[in-house]
Amino acid sequence: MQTIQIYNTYTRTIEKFEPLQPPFVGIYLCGPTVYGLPHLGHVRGPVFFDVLHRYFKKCDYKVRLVRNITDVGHLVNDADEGEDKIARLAKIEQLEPMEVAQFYTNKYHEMLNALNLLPASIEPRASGHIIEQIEMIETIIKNGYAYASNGSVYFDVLKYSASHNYGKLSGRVLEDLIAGAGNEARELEGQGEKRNPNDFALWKKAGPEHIMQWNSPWSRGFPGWHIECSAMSKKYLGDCFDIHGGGMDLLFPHHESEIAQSTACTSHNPAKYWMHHNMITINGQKMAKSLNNGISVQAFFSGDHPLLEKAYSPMTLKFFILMAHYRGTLDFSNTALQAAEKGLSRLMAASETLKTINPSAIENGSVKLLVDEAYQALNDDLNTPILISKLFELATIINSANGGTTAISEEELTLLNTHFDSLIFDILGLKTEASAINEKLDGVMQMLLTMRNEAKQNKNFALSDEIRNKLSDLGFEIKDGKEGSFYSIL
RNA sequence: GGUCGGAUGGCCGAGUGGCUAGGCAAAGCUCUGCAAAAGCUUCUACAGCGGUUCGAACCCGCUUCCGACCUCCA
Repeated sequence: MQTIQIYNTYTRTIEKFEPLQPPFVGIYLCGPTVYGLPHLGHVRGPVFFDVLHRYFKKCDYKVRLVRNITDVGHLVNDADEGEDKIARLAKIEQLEPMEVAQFYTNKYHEMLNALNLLPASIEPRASGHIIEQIEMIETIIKNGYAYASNGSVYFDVLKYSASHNYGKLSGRVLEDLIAGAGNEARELEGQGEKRNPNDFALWKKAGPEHIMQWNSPWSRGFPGWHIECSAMSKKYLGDCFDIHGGGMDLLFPHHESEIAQSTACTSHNPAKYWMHHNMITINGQKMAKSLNNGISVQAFFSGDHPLLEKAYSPMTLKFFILMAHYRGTLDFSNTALQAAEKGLSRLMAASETLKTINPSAIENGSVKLLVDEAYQALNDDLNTPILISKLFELATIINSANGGTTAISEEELTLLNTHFDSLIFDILGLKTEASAINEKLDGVMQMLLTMRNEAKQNKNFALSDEIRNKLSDLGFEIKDGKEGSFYSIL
């Protein structure tokens, strides 16, 4: 079995990955709040954690991946007086809240499918786990770390801090939080109900304007911002599980508060490893709904956005994301996307070429090392850019062998056949996008290529060029190789 | 204001105290009726200023610039 090292945000070090109960691996990912179309930024987490998921499976771990759907909505922290996002949209659009949530959940799933991501083992909805959340809040109150106030329940951060380190994950010091300049501008609703401004809500009493509300021991209301993840991860993965993941922007307060809630409830940090991916930026700034600079995934695939020079395919997007390391920011640009698009097609072409290679008595000498290095890159905190660079180097060898400028031994060919496609398709989760071509179309294309070659044999270049040009206009590219002619769809 | 993270060749993006990242773009060559594809070759960078070192883009210090988080965020 491979030794995988991953960066643990909690300890800020690279650590050897050792499951709590091998071969089982429990992963909890913070999923989307379904109140809007997924934009480019929403893609990075699912894409990265899918590689992790796939690699673990490849290493024969039994993975349970839980990714929640937040359909209760988070409180809106502006003039909406704490009204919840989904409820607000519902009123505007005159729909049932659940209808809105379902609509955007479906959109989210469409995106995941387009990107060829493995489905989650469990995809729990916050609205379906109100009872679990209430039970957890009751335990936290019983343990003395939360208090009810005017129908709402707040987590007592000061009390918790007396015996625990609130702020360890996000690298914050409570005194700084209290003194933080940011707090001055934030006059939150219900601030007067709290013992301390840093206390956060576990349960909020609902006003009549809230469409989504539930009964609880404290009031008719709705759960707080962080408790859903704690309650659902606990229910499906236990008090302690292996990996908790999400975007870096969730570090504080979301994950910090999750740790506090779970610890107050079960006396354990819920996760052994905390993994956070960085943001996708646009012109150097985070892409976020609040900044209004997001490009929806839908628009990205159709090219229908002023910032897009063309449409990009789902696999191009995925490859673009994987060409950068997950802990660094990744800046959106058309030139970078187009570079990824071309690189990807080169890799895919090499995968096709590999099928036609015949082994030689002489060995190339680099294949085994490159394959080893590819896995080492994965083991080194999922370094997909290095992995991809190794794949490109292997692609060069495959192409050279095909062109006769290098040789590949039987043994090396076996190695390539075992690992090259496996890395591309099984672990990175890429797929060929030309699969839309059905067999009938392929038959027609082969016929046209044959006719064109006959014309070429007869030196009827006018006809052969006409065939090629017309096909080119229709979006087919013709390539003449040593083994005959091929086509690809542009 | 506090905390943290960045600054790499035309572009995107890895990485490491001394040895080619990789992709895209560009140029030349091979192949070829032409083109494309493919192959080969070329292009050698690490914000600035000091310091440590035989040697630093990589370690340390300072400076400049950029970004993230500080109770909406993937």
